[in-house]
Amino acid sequence: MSSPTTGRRRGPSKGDLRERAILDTARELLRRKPLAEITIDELAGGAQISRSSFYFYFDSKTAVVVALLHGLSAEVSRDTGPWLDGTGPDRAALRQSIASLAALWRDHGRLLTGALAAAPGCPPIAEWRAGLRRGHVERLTARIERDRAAGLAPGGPSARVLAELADDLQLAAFAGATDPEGLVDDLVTVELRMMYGDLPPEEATVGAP
Amino acid sequence: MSSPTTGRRRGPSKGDLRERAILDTARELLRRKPLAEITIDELAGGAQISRSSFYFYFDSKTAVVVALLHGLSAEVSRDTGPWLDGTGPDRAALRQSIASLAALWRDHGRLLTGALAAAPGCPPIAEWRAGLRRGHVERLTARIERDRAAGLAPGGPSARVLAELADDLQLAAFAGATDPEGLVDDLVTVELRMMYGDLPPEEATVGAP
DNA sequence: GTGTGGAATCGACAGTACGTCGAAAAACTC
DNA sequence: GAGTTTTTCGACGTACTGTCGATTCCACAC
Repeated sequence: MSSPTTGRRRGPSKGDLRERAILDTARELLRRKPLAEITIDELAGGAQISRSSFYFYFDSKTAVVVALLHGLSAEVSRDTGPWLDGTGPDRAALRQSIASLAALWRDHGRLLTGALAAAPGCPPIAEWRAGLRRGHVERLTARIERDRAAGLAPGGPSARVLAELADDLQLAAFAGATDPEGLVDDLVTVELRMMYGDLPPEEATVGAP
Repeated sequence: MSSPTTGRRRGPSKGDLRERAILDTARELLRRKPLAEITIDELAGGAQISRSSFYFYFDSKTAVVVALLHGLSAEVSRDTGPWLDGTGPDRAALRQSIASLAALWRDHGRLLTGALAAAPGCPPIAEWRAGLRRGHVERLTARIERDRAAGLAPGGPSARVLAELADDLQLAAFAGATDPEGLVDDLVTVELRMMYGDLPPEEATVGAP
């Protein structure tokens, strides 16, 4: 799918451009209508090719979606790092992690909503989601266990289940929200409560007195 | 769509029977495959009528789904009553409320998953969901406010947001679960924490010592 | 410049599902 | 058993999807 014949650099091939054009068109259309209402005709049209030419670049609409989706994964796992790799009820770190998720939903809500709706009955998308979730759950599980071992968090549900519920909650909260960003602080509070129980607001930050 | 011409009772008309047959077929098929894979042909076939006859009874597959969905609403709001109308961290009542939801997901998971996935872009289904949610959120909001006024629950996020997050969490948790029933106790714990913060296990029941 | 092979493009076709219409058959009323 | 209403169906038109083979484009070799 990529570039030069020799070591010498040359611009992206015509095909590479078309491929990008399709992706761009998809992003563009998603700004205006839900994923389910986007047709391959439109994708092709937006990239100035016929519908059948579309299939030269992607196997199906799903393939396009997956491509878009993969562009987001990196960002997510980067911004959640500080929180997931940290220790204790670090409100600031959690806030940053959740805020970045909120931004993601703000910018790509239609894509995410559509993809998630299509996931059952669409293996590649389901896999993408499963991978992301697995990553989050595993790191969060480990974090909870660290905190418990250090006496920083109370017992209760198994760390894994707790992590899964936290993941579920984030997803559902943003999927339904009209204003993801407005939800961030409350989500942070709730998630901290889920894991640590009720904390006096003073302790709910990095350095406790 | 229903029965007798005079006050005199008469068995359900042929049409009523067909209508039921379609609904039954839908339930039957949902036991085997996801909603999205069920076609109107199959629904009609199961009820022994041609595809075009199907449209005499329902406007679309969506209409069938909505009919099935409405059959569930009553059950839900009944079983959640004791908890929603009660006061304080009443673990038993919450458990019953959530356990009944779990049973619902166990018995009708495919229907619910499919319906929820179809909701964006399917007004009637979206409305059903919205109605159920509104009911739950409003009652729970009122409950939280009661508890706060009585000094039984800590402050934090607005009662409404908290209620919305609780609703989101229930949905997402069960939607993803392979074994809804196994999740009940942990969900109860987490939800109590969301609303009341960390409670010593002894107090987490009706009569505190 | 010519030719040659892969990259890229397209029209035509076949398939599936949806929803509508008007004509007919069945069931019921009087 | 004529008249109505309920129920049924086949035929049709539409909107997508995905595939095939034929064709054109284009970079490079000679």
